Amino acid sequence: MIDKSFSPSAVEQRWYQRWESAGYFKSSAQDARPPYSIQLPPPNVTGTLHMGHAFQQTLMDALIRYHRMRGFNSNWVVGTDHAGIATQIVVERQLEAEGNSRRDLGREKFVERVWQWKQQSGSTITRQMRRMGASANWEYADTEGQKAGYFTMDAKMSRAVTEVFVRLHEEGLIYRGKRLVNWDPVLGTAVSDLEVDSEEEDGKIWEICYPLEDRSGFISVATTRPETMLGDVAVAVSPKDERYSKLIGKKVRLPLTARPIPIIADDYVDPAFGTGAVKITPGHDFNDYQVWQRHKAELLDLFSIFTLDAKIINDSVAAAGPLWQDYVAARETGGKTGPVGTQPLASDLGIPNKYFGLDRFEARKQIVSDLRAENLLVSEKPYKLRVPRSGRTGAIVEPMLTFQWFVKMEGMARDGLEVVKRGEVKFFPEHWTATYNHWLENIQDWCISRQLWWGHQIPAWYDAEGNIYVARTEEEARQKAKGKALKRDPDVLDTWFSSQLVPFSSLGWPEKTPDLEKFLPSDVLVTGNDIIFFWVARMIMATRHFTGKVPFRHVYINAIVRDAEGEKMSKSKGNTIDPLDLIDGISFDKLLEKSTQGLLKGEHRERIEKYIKGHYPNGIPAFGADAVRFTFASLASFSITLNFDLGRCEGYRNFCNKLWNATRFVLMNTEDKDCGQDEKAAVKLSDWDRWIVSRLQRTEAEVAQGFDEYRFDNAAASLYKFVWDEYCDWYVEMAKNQLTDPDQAVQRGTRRTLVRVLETSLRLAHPIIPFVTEELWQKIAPLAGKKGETIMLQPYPKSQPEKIDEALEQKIAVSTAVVNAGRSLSSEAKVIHRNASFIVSGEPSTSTRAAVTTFMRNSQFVERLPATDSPVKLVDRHAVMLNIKVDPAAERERLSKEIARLEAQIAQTEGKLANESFVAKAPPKVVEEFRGRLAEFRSALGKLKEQHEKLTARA
RNA sequence: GGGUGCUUAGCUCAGCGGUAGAGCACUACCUUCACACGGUAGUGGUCACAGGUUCGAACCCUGUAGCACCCACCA
Repeated sequence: MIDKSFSPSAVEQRWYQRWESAGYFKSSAQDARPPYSIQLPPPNVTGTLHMGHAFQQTLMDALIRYHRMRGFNSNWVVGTDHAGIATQIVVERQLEAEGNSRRDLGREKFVERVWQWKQQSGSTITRQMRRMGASANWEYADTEGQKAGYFTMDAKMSRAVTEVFVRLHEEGLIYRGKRLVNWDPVLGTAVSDLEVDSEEEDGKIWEICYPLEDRSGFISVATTRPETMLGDVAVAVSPKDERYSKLIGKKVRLPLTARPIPIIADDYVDPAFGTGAVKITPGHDFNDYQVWQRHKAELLDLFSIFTLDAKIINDSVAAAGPLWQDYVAARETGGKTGPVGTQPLASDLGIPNKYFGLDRFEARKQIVSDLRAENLLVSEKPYKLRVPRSGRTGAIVEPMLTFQWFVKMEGMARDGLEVVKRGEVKFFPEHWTATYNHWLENIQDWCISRQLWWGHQIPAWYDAEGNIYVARTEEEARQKAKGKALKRDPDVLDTWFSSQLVPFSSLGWPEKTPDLEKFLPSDVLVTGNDIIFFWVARMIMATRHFTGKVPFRHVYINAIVRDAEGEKMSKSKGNTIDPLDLIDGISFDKLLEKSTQGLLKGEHRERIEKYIKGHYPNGIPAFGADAVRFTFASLASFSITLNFDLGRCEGYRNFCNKLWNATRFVLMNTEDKDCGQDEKAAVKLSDWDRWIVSRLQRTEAEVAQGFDEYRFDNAAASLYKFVWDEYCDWYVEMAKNQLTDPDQAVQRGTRRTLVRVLETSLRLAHPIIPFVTEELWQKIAPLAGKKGETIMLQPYPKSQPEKIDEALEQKIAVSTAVVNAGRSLSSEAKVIHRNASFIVSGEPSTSTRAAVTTFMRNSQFVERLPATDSPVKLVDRHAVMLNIKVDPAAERERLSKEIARLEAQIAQTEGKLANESFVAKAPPKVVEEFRGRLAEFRSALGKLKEQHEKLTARA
């Protein structure tokens, strides 16, 4: 016999290992069954599992298990991502803690060090995924033999990256150019538009006076970044602005530098804003850059006033960073086309020595103060502005003029829009299509080069003249360069450049593999809305471009997991939940320790402590993976956020235990007994037996619909309701009675139904709660005449509509209603139900008779109720009387209440039916429904009134 | 500035044109032989607000308010 309650931990570990070692998760292109595949959004290889992962992986695993059981060749392609910036930062911090830096180490040693870290921590997240029960194809595309799927930097995946880069370059879709890009001065790298978040912050706006060169007056400009004035090349005004029309073409003397710059007219300027005059700094502002492009004939060439770590340039900038070293070298050799091109000296630009080497914010202070001293500062006002910050470091992004590699997006974007428009790729929920479309319609070229060390190094080489050779190997580049000395581009590719290839690179591309043929496109991508641009759109474009296929047919955008109050989960709030803590449980002390360790700011500690004391005064109990999964499924509607409620998790843990105990009951009553496996043995099935089978078919249909529509909440709710409310609450109770029937055929039929329905329910629930269902199925299956090593590979229950019996369900509904009436009566009369005796009138059906015998032990059926004062409830054709002496006054009052309620309902329904337009215009079926309802109400009212009058007469 | 989503019981959420639902919490009763991680019965809602369409609106339309998120170059 199984334990009295379900304890998940032992069961989970045991089964997962068995499943994996038995190879149940594997899949092969040779398998002739129809394919069903899902690509896992590859998590950061050195990361740990968070609630978002746990959530989407639960859904993916449920889908994979569901389809596997339905006979699909299911392939959950998994892998991990090298996560360039994120991983490099982590290792740099480690070095920092050791008093080292990556520059001290040098590139080669640093990259070695990152690999070490990857080997050391790389298995954490995949181990955690296994704890969630992920039936992923771990050995697939696993060239490193680590049973973690592919790794985006392994040899095979890297080969595809190089191939794609070279081909795009050959097609003219990748180019190198000196552009203004978003620059993270802390990391010293370019980042893409998407990696910049701008938040509104409190800042200041200054109005600065620029004197006209001819001393005839001045023009004042407004700026939020006065330090950039050193890089001004013009002042722009609106061509429509009459105030300034006379000044256009004149020159002003740029304060602090004495450099003359022209006043130009450009539509970009809004005359109504600020002073109507804008300083133009094309080297450090994207708008100004565009203005410059329109006027470049009359302006200075582009230049930078900041070093790459955002300090004011000086005349020997060699110390500032590698790109500048290249620049200096180029300048010294007289080269005009070196890696960063030409750049005037700081002194040529009139930048005073005193600013050399000042950090941009220091420079700002100094410049404002100097302007004030010179009486050129008109005003300084508080101002709210949007500050662009690097998503990774939080550093304020500096638009910086650098050489970078770009991908031309326009053509691929058009195609990406087309395939979605044609419905070849569909979003669930559908409204995400708009987000996707909007981005692609306004797409910019993608800056793919990063000045980092961890990542795929760009396959481009330069000769001394600055000619570029893009090639698959250095060998190939050398051939192209005809023996010239070459230096490889030191930059690496944006991580997303490799992730976008995953749908086909993981399947063996550029080889023409059977896998590509079989598993591309995959069936559904399950991912967060935050990476629709970063990843989803780019996968669609890249996969289309290189394979002509879409990467996946469906995109299910999962909700963002929040805490129970709907707050974003963040370490500093202390409201993050580790999915593993939900599975295993954690004590209050440990949770507190875990949440407050490694904090940077002491001030958060108090807040976190308060949060944890408030929310988890007793820590978190161990819910087990199944409960966590069921919770995720139950909350997975199409809403944009998912507020994770521990209360619900507890409820679903209870559900797992309920299932466990239902099985326990069934085992107690069926093991070593005749369960009707022998089809020839006589079997009598009651209405209740046939009813639960009918309900099961409905449930099967509902669950299938839930999965098909990605409405996991509906699938879960349906399962919950069936198992708890129908099987346990009604059928099992009825079965108890049937099992005492002297007729062996009845007993046999009951046992068979108990076992078969339970066995089917376990299979039905398996995709969502794999562990408990496996454990229980092993016990129940033999009794149902099923054999198999695992529930995982059993056929999934399919609804048989012919077994749905509508009439029977209605009949049973009357039976349950009679029982419920009895329960209400005893409860209202404060009589302990099992001691209560009832009198039931109306010819009972066999199912009602059985139900009454089971649930209302001391009952008798009569033709007419006795004329007593006892409380009565009406159900269909039945009247249920609680056979007790009762205070007639109290009973009168109770009846009056019911009468009043009925009368109100009658009035409402009558009103409706009296409405001519309702009767005329509403569908006849609806009208009939209301008429029927009214008749029922009236008949019930009549009986109640009769009862009431009897009481009144006797009073 | 543009866009998307949300606002339903104390809490977390379903329902999206025909008598307001679930889980949790709460109240009362029940240690009954599968389960107290249980059973039974209850309490609790002018479905954000205002108009409109309709025989009928939580559900469709318009507007308002609040919340959340995304996009955008106003110095």
